[in-house]
Formats: sequence, C-alpha cells, structure tokens
Amino acid sequence: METPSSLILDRETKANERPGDHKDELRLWLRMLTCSTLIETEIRNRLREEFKTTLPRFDLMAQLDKTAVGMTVGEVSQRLMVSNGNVTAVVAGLVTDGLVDKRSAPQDRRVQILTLTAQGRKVFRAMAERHEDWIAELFAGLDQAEIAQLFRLLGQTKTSLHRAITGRQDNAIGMAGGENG
Amino acid sequence: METPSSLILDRETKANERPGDHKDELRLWLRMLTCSTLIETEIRNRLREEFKTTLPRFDLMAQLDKTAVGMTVGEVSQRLMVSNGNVTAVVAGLVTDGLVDKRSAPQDRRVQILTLTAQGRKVFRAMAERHEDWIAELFAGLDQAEIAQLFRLLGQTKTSLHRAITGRQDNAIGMAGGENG
DNA sequence: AGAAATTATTTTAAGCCTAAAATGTTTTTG
DNA sequence: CAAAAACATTTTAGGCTTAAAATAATTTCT
Repeated sequence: METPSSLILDRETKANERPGDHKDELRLWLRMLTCSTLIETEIRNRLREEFKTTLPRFDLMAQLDKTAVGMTVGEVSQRLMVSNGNVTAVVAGLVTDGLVDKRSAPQDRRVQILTLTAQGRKVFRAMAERHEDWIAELFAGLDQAEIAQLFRLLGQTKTSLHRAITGRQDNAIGMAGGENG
Repeated sequence: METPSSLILDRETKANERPGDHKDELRLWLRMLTCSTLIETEIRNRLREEFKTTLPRFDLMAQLDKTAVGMTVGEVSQRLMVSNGNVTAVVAGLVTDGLVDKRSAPQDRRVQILTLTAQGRKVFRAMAERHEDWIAELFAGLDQAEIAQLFRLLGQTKTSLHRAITGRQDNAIGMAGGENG
C-alpha cells in the first residue's frame, strides 16, 4: 500500500507554499486550551459544591492514593508538574485537616514522606468515584472509537512536546511530563 | 457501507459488560491535561525569558488586538473564561505599563472600554509572531492530517462539554466557552 | 576527615485567580 | 417619577502558583 500522494502534497504545501504560516497549529492549541479549561472549571465547581474542597487538594491526594508506602515532596511535585513550594503549601493545609501525614524519612532526613491518613484515604476514594463519573459525563458525546483515537493523537502530541521542550533544556523546572495519574 | 459489527460490540461492552467503568475517559482527560500543562508551562517560560511578561497579560492583549474599537471588561472576561475581578487586576498592571488604555463608555458609565495603546499593539504584535512559531514548534511532530483530525475531535469534545455543562445550568460563572482567540 | 558540591525542602515576594459582597449606574416597573 | 431590579465593574478575603533565595542534610572529593 503506497503513501497517498495527497498527503505528500499536503506536507509540501505546509512546508513550501505557506512558509511561516502556523495558523492551524495555533487554532489547534486554542481549541485544546478551551476544552481543558472547560473541564477544569467544571470539576473545580463540582468539587467545591459537593465536597467543599479544591482541585489542587484533590490532585495531590490522588497521587498519594496510588502508593501504600508514601511519596516524597519532590516526587509529588514532579508528577503534578507544579513547583516544590506549591506542594509544601497545599500539603500544609491537608495535614491541618488530618487528611495527609508528613514525616521525615529515617535514613535521609532531607526527605519528607507524605501519606494519606486513614481518613484521607476514605475521603479521597469517595471523591474519586464521583470524579470519574463526572469525567465520563463530560465526554459522553464521544463514542469509544473517538475516545481511543483522541487518546492516540494526544499521545503523539505528548511525544512531540517532549521532543520540542527537552530539545532546549535550559528550562526552569524539570518537567516530568508524566500522565498525572 | 454497513457499520462494522466490531464497533457495535465495543459499545455494548462499554455500556453493559463494564457498568460504571469510565477508566478510558479518565485516562483521556489526564493525557489532555498533561499536554495542556506542558504547552502552557513552556509558553509561560518563553514569554518570561524572551519578553519579561506573563501568559495572562499576553492572553488579555491578544483579545484586545482583535478589535479596533475596544472591548469591555465583561467581554474580555467571557472570552478568556476568567472572572471579572481577575480582568480588573491584570488590566491595572497593563495600564500602569502603558500598554492598555481604559476609559468609561460615554453613553453608559457602568462600562469600561479597554483598548491597546499604540505601544501595546506594537509590543503585542512582536510577541504574537514569536508565540505562533513556538506553538508550531511544539506541534512539529504531527503532520497536517493529524492536526486536522485532532482539531476535529476536540471540536466534538467541545460540543460534548457544552451539552454536559449547560445541562445543569446552576454554575457559578457564565462560561462562554469561546475559542479563546 | 573536612571542604565543596549536591540534593530536598521551605520560605519569601509577587502575581494570578476565584467567589462573594459592595459600589455605582442604568433600566424597569408600579 | 421614585423604588426596585438588573447590570458592569471593583473590592475583599483567601487560596494557588511560581521563581529565586535560604535552609538543612547528605554525598563527593581531595
């Protein structure tokens, strides 16, 4: 099966006939941003209304729920793709509320080990169940094939981003670029 | 051409054999969030390094650049999908820096009309050109067909989101859900 | 071992962002 | 026309977020 010549022509068009034109990529990015923002805002609202909590707190607890032995501040910071200082601040609130436990590692006292408390785990599990339903509800207009296709294309996007970003590794924070969960 | 039976089976699987399972949607959302965050962080870093400015300021100026006659605070707030108070604050900084002009509308003194100053427009245009290149660079791993496909699927996602969100219109802020630009 | 470098986290200062209440203006209504 | 309702924006209080500097602990190097 040969590569369709139309594709080749498209690439030629992109590369040669419209040099410096990147409007399609820009439109794509703006649309992706719109989708992300709509979802984030909606989840934020529902977390507040239904559980009187915030998205950063939920996200942090989601990381801790994935491990039995706990996680360091740096590890959480990398996975959530936020700064260390931010983790420190959000954790402080969760510790105050008895949802997270924080203690220095015995063998390396620089490191702080974070774990969910029993209550924290219970509270998180209840929220996570609802959260999963909300997400499904938001994507209800896409069938399974479309979801799979979109997932695949975003995978390619992620690869492209990593290549472009690590290509000029003078960046501030060491972005892990994990799957957030 | 008939619908492939495999697709029907897939939908049945989703609907009947794994009731309450929405892991695919969740994975999709986390991957989308990862992509958005990577792009946003990178653009933020480059705006700071190259132009000593921030993304919220850039986004606000981008809205004002699209009009000759100016825009109200509320209009900008809707288009950027942020709160009114936030626009007030960011605008204050831009006015101080001489990039944006703000004046009450003569016929309705509740309304504030925001416009780019001549300098603001000049500064913005320079940044916008670089910004467009950066976005293209980040998406360089996708060919034109993939970009088009992704754009289409995100369009469906947007429609799905609007249906799910406006369906329960007890939300706090009137999310416009525009294309951000 | 002791100095220097590295690593992990916290603190600081500043800006972003929101929801809700307050302010000032215009429109509607009785 | 005056009171009430609606509207646009700002203020307020509080939480999130970052970059950069500071602190504290461990590892490396001589």
